[in-house]
Amino acid sequence: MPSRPTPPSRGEPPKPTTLADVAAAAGVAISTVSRTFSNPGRVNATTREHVEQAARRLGYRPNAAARALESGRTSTLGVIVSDITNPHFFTLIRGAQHQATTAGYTLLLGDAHLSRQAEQQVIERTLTSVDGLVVAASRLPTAQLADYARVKPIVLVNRVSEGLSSVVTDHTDGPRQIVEHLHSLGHRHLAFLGGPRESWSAAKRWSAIAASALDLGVTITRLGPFPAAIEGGGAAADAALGTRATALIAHNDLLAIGALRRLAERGVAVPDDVSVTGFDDIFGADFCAPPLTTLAAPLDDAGRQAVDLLIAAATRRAGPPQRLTLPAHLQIRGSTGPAPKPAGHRGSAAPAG
Amino acid sequence: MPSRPTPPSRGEPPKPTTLADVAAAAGVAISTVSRTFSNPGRVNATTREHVEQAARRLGYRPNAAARALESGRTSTLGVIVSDITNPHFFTLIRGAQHQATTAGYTLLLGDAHLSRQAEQQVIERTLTSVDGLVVAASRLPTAQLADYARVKPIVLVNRVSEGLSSVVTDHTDGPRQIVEHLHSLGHRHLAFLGGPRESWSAAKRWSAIAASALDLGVTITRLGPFPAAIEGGGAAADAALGTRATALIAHNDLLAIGALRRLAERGVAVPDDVSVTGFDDIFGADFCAPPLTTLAAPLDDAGRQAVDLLIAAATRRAGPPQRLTLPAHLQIRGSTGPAPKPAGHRGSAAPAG
DNA sequence: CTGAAAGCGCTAACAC
DNA sequence: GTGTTAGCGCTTTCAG
Repeated sequence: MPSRPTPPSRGEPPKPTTLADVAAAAGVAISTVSRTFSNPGRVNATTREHVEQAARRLGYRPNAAARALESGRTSTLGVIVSDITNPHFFTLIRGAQHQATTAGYTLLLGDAHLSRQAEQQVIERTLTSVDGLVVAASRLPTAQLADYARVKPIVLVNRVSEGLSSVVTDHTDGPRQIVEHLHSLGHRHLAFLGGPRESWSAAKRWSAIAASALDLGVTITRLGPFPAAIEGGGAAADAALGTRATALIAHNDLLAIGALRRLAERGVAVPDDVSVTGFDDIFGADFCAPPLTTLAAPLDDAGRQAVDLLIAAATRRAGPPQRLTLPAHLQIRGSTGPAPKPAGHRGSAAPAG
Repeated sequence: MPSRPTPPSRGEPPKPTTLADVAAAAGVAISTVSRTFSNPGRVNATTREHVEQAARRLGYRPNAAARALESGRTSTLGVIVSDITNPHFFTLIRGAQHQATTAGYTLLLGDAHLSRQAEQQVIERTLTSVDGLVVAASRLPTAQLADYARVKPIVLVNRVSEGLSSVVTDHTDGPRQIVEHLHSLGHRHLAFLGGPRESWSAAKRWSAIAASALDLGVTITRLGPFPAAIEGGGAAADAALGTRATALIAHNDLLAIGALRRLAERGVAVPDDVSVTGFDDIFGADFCAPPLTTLAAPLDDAGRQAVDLLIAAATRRAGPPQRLTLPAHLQIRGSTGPAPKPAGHRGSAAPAG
């Protein structure tokens, strides 16, 4: 019988049971009932038993707002993602959700809609309802983030900012691995399909890739910025076909998958004519056609760690900001292969040879 | 200068500005400040201006808990999904999130981890923190859901239950379309890859499909239940290959995609040897190999509608429960094709009526 | 070990 | 229009 919450008083307009009701029913003081729940050790076993029974009978459910008002703690954590449409963040949310639940917290979800202004709004709105905020891929200026962090603990994901805690997936070694992989396959001309201009990780990815390319002596063309969505991949692919590139490094998997699709439409074979790589290893990257070679980032881990950091910050007296970097690894699949022979069979798609 | 929230008192331990602080600074009563924010019409324009300025200067941010305690409304809506891992729910969440934001609500996210007990827990936990709950694919008994609905408005998604509002994607006509599609392609032996036992939609899908199969005179074998995840699809495909079925109807896209993958591993050509269909049209269904024929359900719409219903219920005095059915449509892609010619003598695939 | 009472920050009557 | 005041349900000293 797991469900016996309905009070005997069966009025249709629901008037929730309060601590006072339980106290009256059990014939004890309000404070005793309160203690029974928040500090069971401080109350006589028999009394507690009695109180608990009354509470159960009346279907008592503690009022979260009242508790939060008094204690200042909401047992709620916020997660703000820059684009809830992106499966990439879905993984993060899942990790955060799991860890939060485990630690007895509830998750509030916010979406910044890829807009700085929307991000600001949603943070403002949620800031007082939570004990802390995970902000993923923030596009807000450093100073503003710092301001918010003075109000409630904040942990950034895939963005680092002066004085704030952050969890990022590796953005130097990882990108390098992509370039090395391509280089070892014989590719000498690369194209980078760039992500959004305000994106911190987009900038980091590009600079790491550009540096690696320079080191290895391969040329690379930066294209874009493109919207980091499947639709963006089409334009990106078209743009890339206008270059000499034999391999496309997309800013993320969405873009890469979009590019894959567009290339197929145009009859360009992957990886025979062109190789394609992505970032993140999102859901679907392993079953698209061909499966995508991508820098797999442990985003669920990032979510978990961010929540851990956040809880630590919200619980203990604010320690120094932490910066975590999570390792990424290159997941090699079918979308990358040896570079095509230079003079050979690139089909009709290559304008300049 | 969008960021000037830090109070002049620059103590490291952040002590939030209250209504009283603003009132003192502006030289007015607390209630005037309160009205300035919650009922601007009731206050003199000059005064309001003055108050707003003071509030801005002090970085005032209304305390959500206090507001909720007094008013009884939290401006927060909860969404409980049965499995946050499933991209299908992600779409729902997105729709709900969008609509909630638009209406000035914040979203709380809960995950039931595919477990009845976990679902109960998360609902219990969130019930008092929200103005209402969207519960997707609930596995809880009807009576229990009804109990919860007495506490706060509840809208079910893809589950209907006596006396509760619900939004479901079509589960009779839609499944029938799948069977008809397959039948018209000449398939006469089908296999159904069943979803979880407690799932309401799993049951509905099966019964609609079984009925259609009967009507059309095609045989169908029910297999499973399988976990509604990609991993489940492997076992499901193997099981299906042990039958005479030339077409596989998976309970959902995850299962279907898993089956696709397993079939490829085993060298079974899709759709030449076997056709495969799914449900939902999740992210990835259009770029897997081959692209999946699936019954596309407007889950983001469902999320939006559910939130609308919820807000209506939470706002106006509880009207009668509403039941919405959203139309689904068959998205035909590459995973279905003509039935293979039988080895035996069963003649042509012409529909015999 | 238990009870009484003071608020947490805010809203909503109700006065002025 | 604006100020005063009484709680919302709970936690938490402080007495007993």
